[in-house]
Amino acid sequence: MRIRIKDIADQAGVSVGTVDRVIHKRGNVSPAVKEKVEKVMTQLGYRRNIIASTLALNRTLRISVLLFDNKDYFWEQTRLGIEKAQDATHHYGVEVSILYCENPGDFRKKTKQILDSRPDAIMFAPLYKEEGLRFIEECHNRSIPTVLINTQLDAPDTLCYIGQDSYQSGVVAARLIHFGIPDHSSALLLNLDSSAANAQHLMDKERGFRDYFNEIQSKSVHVYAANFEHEKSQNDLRNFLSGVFEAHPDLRSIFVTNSRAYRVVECLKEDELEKLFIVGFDLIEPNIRHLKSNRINFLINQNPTLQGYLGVLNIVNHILLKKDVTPIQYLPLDIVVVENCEYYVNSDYAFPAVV
Amino acid sequence: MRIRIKDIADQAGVSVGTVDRVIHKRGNVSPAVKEKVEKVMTQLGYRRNIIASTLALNRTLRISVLLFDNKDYFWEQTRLGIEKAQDATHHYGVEVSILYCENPGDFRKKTKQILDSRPDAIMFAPLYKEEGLRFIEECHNRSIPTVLINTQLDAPDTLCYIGQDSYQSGVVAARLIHFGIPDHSSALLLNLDSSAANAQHLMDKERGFRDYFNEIQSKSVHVYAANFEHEKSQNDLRNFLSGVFEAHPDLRSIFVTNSRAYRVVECLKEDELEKLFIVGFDLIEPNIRHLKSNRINFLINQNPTLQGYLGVLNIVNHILLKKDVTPIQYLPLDIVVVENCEYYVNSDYAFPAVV
DNA sequence: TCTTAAATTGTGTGCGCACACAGAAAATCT
DNA sequence: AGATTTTCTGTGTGCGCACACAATTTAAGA
Repeated sequence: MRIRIKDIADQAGVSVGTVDRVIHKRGNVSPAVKEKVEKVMTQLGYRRNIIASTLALNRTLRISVLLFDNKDYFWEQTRLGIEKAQDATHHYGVEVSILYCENPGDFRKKTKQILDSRPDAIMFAPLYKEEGLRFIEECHNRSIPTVLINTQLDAPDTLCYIGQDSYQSGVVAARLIHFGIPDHSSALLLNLDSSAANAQHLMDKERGFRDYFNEIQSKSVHVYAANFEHEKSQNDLRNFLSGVFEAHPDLRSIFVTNSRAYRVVECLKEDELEKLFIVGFDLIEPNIRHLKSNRINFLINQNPTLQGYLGVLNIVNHILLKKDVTPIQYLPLDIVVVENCEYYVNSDYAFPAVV
Repeated sequence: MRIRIKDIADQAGVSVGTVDRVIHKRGNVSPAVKEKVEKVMTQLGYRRNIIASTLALNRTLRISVLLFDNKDYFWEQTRLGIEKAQDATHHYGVEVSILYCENPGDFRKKTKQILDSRPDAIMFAPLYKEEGLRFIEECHNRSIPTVLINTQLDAPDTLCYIGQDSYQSGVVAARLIHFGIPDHSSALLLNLDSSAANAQHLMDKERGFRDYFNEIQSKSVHVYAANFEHEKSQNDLRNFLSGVFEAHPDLRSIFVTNSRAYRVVECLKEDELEKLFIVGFDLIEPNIRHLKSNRINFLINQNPTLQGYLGVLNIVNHILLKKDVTPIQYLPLDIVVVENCEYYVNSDYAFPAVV
């Protein structure tokens, strides 16, 4: 039998109102009675009935989310996860509104807009370090709980971070490449299409990647890092890589630090690709295609959908259910090859409908 | 604003009772009114409030689970997942009772016991094919929904299967071994400690493993399969393997089809291990230890915790929330190396507390 | 047409909890 | 001691829904 407040009240010889006061620490209870009630509560093993509690509270929870560039597949998947969470928590009165931004200036504008709408909680990816930290501070000043996804910042005033350990994802990439290339060859770490300067997680990945090769004894691998900017065309990329090949004839692998590995594959010739061991991120369509045709060797899954999903759920957990939230929640670094790819792409399993 | 039954009733010019009858298809509603109500419902986008609904129903859900050998780590983890689910659905009135069995005879005894207790739903792993199928039929006759975990059977009369695609896990294992061994060497597939004859999933793994090597062109690998029985000691295993090494001097890898890979490692000498590429299952303590010291090369994670967790949640979804349940839910085939191991071991992320 | 049965519709109560408010008891002040 | 404040405790209502039961309308029978 489930224990109700009424049961405790009867057992303790008081009314439900008094028990209620004890549970919610509303005060106005004499010490003796308080103690008695608490004793009975632990004795009977009382657990708040979240169902009834939620119904009675009858409150809504407005969550604001700030994402990036809505045409990008990665953020599209994140949005999907958020929608699944929204769907799953609909009956808790959760309302999620999503804004998108494209650059630091836009970021500042949208964050202001979000603050003006006075949401109950906020979730975003602090791709821009400076702006992100400032936004976090603003939220904290207004006591709005904040969840970070995708990019980890050293900010104590947040509810939690949900995403990968970027440093370790660089280590895993290095480990996989270590598998596939000969001794005394070299590896290219490529930041493709992103303003790497301000992106903390890319720097962490590079650190992890380099550290791995520095620490192993069994093989000697030279690591080169390079950035290639957004605006350039496939032809530019081709020429750029040709330059790298010439400068480093012993190059046997490329680690693309984001989801753009397909761009590398698509600008090279077959005979060039055959010699190259390529590791990238994210199960987006072109990447999977090249994985299946063996041009990309490994992909690391960043679980964008799960990031979005868990972000929302953690907010609900914290605010509505008053549960403790783990401050740092590292998602797994899934190693994906052709043979296990499908199970990550169709990963509905991760999102139980009951909520 | 959330739409309530009352809103629909007002809009359609009827009482809440009538709307209720339409929603639950209780009949006794004139066709004209029924149509009108349904129209208003879709118009306003009505969604049943699960919170209020659950509270009003005030029913309990008794789930019986049958697991194996409670000292085994794998089933221990499964139990953990079940407990997490139980915890998460406590307020829905879910009560889970777990029984353990050790052999086919015991299985039959325990299933009888379960049926006698008339549970609302049943979950178990049909390790014994014959007995499993018979149990499923019994459940079906009594219209008790049944969830299978871990071992997939071709049984249409079940609610769903949750676990890995065993065939494909054999394929992935082969792929990983393919990575690590030279041309014209051979691989041993080892069924350790289990009565492989009656275990469907072990046969599927073997099929996948063999198929992979049969289909690839780039390398020629000979596959040997062997069973080694439960009762034997480490010394027996040592002698057995020595025999295999003599018979197949070109042996370069061992695929242990269950969680006992550590037993192989622990009975061999360093110089023997150095030549061997070992792939096994499950993130149990001894396996992880050998993975970290490079004696085991890859582990495949079977997600026992998630199996247990999702099994219970799917039952709740089906019975209490009346949601559609996916009949086959394959969990991912996580490829685990030292560098990404930790994130799978501490995978609380997969179990959102909100439910 | 009136009676009775059948079909259809409306009303009331409880699920367990949160919270506002009413009420009782104790403490403080004239 | 009586009046007043302060502290403490009990009661009632609503959250949205499910379901039993009452009330009404319609159809069928005499």
